[in-house]
Amino acid sequence: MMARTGRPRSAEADAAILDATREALVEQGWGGLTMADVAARAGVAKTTLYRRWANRNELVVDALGALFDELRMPDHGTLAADIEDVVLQFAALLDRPEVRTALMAVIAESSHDEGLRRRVRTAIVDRQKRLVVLGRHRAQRRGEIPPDDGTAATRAQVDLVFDVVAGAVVHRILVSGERVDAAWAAALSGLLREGLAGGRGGLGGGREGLGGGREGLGGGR
Amino acid sequence: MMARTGRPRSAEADAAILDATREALVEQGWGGLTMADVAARAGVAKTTLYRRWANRNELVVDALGALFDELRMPDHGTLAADIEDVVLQFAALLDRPEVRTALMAVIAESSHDEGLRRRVRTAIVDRQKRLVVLGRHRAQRRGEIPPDDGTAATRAQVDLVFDVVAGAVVHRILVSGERVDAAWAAALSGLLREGLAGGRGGLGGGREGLGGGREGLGGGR
Amino acid sequence: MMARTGRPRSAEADAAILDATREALVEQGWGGLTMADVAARAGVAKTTLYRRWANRNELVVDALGALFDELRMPDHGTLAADIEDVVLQFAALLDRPEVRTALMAVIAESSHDEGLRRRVRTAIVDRQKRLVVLGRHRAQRRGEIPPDDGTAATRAQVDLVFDVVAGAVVHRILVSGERVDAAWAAALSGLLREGLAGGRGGLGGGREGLGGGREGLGGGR
Amino acid sequence: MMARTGRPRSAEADAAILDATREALVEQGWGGLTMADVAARAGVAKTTLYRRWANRNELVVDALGALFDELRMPDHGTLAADIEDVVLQFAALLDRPEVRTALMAVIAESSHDEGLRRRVRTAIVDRQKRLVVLGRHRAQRRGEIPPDDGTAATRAQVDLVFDVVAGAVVHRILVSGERVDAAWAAALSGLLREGLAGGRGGLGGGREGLGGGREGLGGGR
DNA sequence: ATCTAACCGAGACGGTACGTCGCGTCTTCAA
DNA sequence: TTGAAGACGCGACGTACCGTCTCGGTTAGAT
Repeated sequence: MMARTGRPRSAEADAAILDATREALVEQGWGGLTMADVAARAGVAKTTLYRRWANRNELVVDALGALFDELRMPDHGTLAADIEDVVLQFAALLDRPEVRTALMAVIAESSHDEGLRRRVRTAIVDRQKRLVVLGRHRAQRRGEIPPDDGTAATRAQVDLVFDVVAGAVVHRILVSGERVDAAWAAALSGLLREGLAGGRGGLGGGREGLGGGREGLGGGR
Repeated sequence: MMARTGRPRSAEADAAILDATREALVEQGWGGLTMADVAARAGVAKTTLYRRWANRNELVVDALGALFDELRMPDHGTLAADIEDVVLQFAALLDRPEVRTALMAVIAESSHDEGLRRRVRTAIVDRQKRLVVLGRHRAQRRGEIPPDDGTAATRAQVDLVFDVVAGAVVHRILVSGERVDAAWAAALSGLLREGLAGGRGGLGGGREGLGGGREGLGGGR
Repeated sequence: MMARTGRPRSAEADAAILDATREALVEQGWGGLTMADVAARAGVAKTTLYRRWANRNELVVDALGALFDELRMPDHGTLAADIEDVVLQFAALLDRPEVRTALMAVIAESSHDEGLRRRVRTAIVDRQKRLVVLGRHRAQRRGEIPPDDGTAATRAQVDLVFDVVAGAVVHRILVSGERVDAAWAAALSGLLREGLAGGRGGLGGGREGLGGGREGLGGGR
Repeated sequence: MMARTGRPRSAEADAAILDATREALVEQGWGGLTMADVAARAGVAKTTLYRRWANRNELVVDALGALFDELRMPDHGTLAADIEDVVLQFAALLDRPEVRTALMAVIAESSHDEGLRRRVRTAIVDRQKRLVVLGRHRAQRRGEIPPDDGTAATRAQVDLVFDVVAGAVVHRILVSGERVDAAWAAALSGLLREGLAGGRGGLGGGREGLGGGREGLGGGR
């Protein structure tokens, strides 16, 4: 459909640029990130960057998005273990210096830029959310939580869980500035499962999960 | 301790500058915020800004901090109502355009700047955290939750609740880009109270609170 | 020797900047000369100025130097007429407002800046001095003054004449603040020719004073 | 005539400020001279400077003027010796770093500031010119040069000599950047005496060359 | 002896220009 | 057509001095 004439774009350049972007973020931070520096690190001209990304915000979103692509939803057999695993994965991601410094920055920038907001959503947010959805389905199949009833309440609960999990981890690491360890993950997981189960009424008592969570919490640090 | 000589700094200038900063944030956004523009709006020379703040990050932290100072912990008589009130207050704050555009930005910047991180903590984080501490004490006096036992677990729980509440609200508004209404606040409040009470066992049985919350959620939009 | 890559510098910009500099000097004077104003007049960005000149001193030296390039040594057939012509040319140059306001200023600045001093020398001083050398050669060919004997005294005399001519014109216009007209030029020319011819001996009359002077001069350094 | 009440100004402050100005000129040069630095060196507040001088130009003129006050016209018995003495005195003055850096600068500034021009004239120029007038009177009394005949030509000649002597010394030191030693002073003195004596006739042999020059001068508009 | 007006230091203030930096675009030449 | 190189217009940065303006406190002549 397009004219395929002329010299094709270098695929190596794309990868080198994204790598260079993350490398520069680690060393210089978001505020110190410059297109010229990224180009120099990638051994590429500034022109080449601008042929692929309109500005540094979009470049950084893509550079970060590639990292979020690595998140996986493993099946440990219990909802508790699955949640804790994802929380720790997410925390490990947020602990990387390039993510710490740039994630909130692009989100801030996106509040004034609708195009950027969409790019953030597809490259970052949706990649996290699918884990929540997947974990939920598995727990439903295992009978740990009731199946979707198709109501708005169901969708709302997915959103709430997502905001609670992602928000809590982000806030603890980036705002409170503290580490996420297994104990904290267990505590959050416990709070979530209790909170969700509690509202169901008679979903099967089982408080042992939270007990474990609180033990972990109590033993923390 | 200080030399009391020379012309004293103008207190009016301080207020005018902070007002101008918020005004400029609303109109121009974080990315468009300029020291020169702030100075012009405040009717003040640029140098006067730099005598008080080392850079725009610190200025913006103080300008935002003043808003977080307005948060109040009202006593509605029940933990549920108190939490929901605070969540809605916090959400209203995050809905202000100057906060939406700037809060995540300064947090991002603070990840590479220890001085800024401290300033964020004292001007913003601690001002929110005191609400959690205060609400907890009230609930304890009312017997809704057990008193502190002085263990690390207690402090850890305060931190967890803080990260969950603040993180969830921030994430919903700034990342998910959705509104926080009474129904969502009730759902979050319910999830929290169940999650916390659950592990305690017999903290007062009744789950009706969350029921109301879920009804609200279900009926939402 | 040089990399020939990249976009070449605009030659039009160079000319526009030098023109704008002179124009701004006329209107604003040396003290009111602003890099930003020059850039605006030249229709050029401030950075373009700084890519070519390190500071306004060097820029002004080049802008003035171009004017000194216009000085010409005409051949009127007699030394007297040649001197008077050059004196009047030089006076006309110093009467231009951009030269009046800026020449002494850059010379003053050059006393603390060796690089600037060199630039002043090549762009301004040497361009005047060649007129003295050329006029001297012509007068020698015409037999009006004796030929060079290759001694240091010869070179010293060139320097002396240069300092007397240039110094007197500069001083009259810039310090005394008076005009240089044909009469004054003739008087200076006469004083010079008498003064130089007198010392040559054989012209009649007491030479002891100058004799001592020339001996001293010859023995100088 | 004026109210003499209140605390009188400190005379020590005046001297300290002028000393500090010269000291700062030596160390920082004209371009690096700041009022705050002068005040600090003098142990005085900036306010105190501005109570006495309107701006740094006027301050510097006064600081330099005090040095020119030290010029003396000694009586060596011959015009030649008197001229050489004054030339060397003047050269020694121009060799002082504070004078080298500041004299041309204030003259340049004065080209756009009539008040400053007057101050330069009274504080600096006239103090040099009186030496020329005095030396001329002495030479006339000694019979070395004819007495004034009250014509414009006489005044013109004084001006010419002044411009030649002062201009040549200034130009050699500040523009050519070379030293003035006894040999050079003698050469300039010789050139001057020959040039002046030549045209008078009878002062020692035929001066037909200057005749043309003086006709030009006398006949000038 | 005490007014009291002018002085003084300190330093904040409104300005203006500085020289630098990064942006995103453009122009040139080579592959 | 892509790419490296680098000049370009633009606009904000943070700094440095300017000359003015409060401040509290001092000082010496007039009362």
